[in-house]
Amino acid sequence: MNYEEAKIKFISTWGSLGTLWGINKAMAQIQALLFISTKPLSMEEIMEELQISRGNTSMNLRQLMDWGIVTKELIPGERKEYFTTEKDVQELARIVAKERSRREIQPVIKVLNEVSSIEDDGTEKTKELIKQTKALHDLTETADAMINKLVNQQQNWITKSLLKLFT
Amino acid sequence: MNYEEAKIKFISTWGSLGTLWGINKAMAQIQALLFISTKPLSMEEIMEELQISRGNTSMNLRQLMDWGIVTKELIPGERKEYFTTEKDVQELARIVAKERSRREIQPVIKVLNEVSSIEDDGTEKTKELIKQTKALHDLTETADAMINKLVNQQQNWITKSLLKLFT
DNA sequence: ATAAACTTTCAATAATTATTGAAAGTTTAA
DNA sequence: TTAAACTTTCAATAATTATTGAAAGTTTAT
Repeated sequence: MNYEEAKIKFISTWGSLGTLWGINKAMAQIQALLFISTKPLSMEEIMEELQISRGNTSMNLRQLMDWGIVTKELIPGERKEYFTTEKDVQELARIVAKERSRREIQPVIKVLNEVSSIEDDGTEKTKELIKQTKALHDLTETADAMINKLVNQQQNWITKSLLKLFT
Repeated sequence: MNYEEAKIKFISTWGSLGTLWGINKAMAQIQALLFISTKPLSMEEIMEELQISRGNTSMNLRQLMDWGIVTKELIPGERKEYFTTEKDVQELARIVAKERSRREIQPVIKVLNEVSSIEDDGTEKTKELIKQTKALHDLTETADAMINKLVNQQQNWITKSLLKLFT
């Protein structure tokens, strides 16, 4: 496998993994391209490399910036805008975990809390609904808290010890 | 909010959360319905409650069984098949984490490993590709391992201590 | 062996989501 | 202030994914 093949394989794999971290294919591919680029890229260059339209590129870059994963780079003397992505994988993971928590997990926790707090009318089905949604609520909240904590700490002594424990 | 309202809210919320754990809406809704049901349900009952077609119900039940989340229950004297879901949230999380790892994460780890193992031709762009995909590979592998380990342990002393540490 | 009761399959269709491309908008240089 | 260089927006279209429903398949009872 040479450089070009490897690059294409990486971008397309990372693109299809997008769903796993809650973003769409084009977004993930743009991020992947920037992630292995040795310099900031212009919209033109991104369009060219990924064979996608100007509109698509513009919208997805905007979303990546909303997520805080990509930033504009102003190159002196250049009219065009250039883009870079966060290059540190730990930081990337931190941002993604935080955003997904805020966008998707927190709203669900809220609903689970509401549902599990309905008045117990004494019927079996109500008891079951309350019991099960409460269990889901607690699980979701705990998982969310753990992921955020883990991902937030820098590679400090706790994380290091945990890695040893769990590997 | 009364029982019916709460039930509908729970099912639809859990349904739209489906994407987060990698399954589609109908699948997630069927699972949600079974999760709060006090008894096994027939295909007929599921179709009726969720207002979905027989074909859709059949296919999604099949998928849930493939995942190992739902099982057929044979009720003596009954011709119909009845379905139940795993009711323990910890066990549910274990199954989901394991399946997603197998279906999605492992294949990505494999590709990242291949890509990061290409021959270093000495150019800057190849060096960057290798460096960055290697970092992603290590991150993904570590995260996958941790999630599986965490979710696999029963609520034993380690998990309990961790929860205290991280909450 | 037949038929009723039930489940699965799958081509057709609908719903959703992503993408395009060109017009409108913005910024900068002269 | 004008025009060139560039970016954004968004209605139209394409691609993808989910859903239907009816025919085919299976199982069980008689």
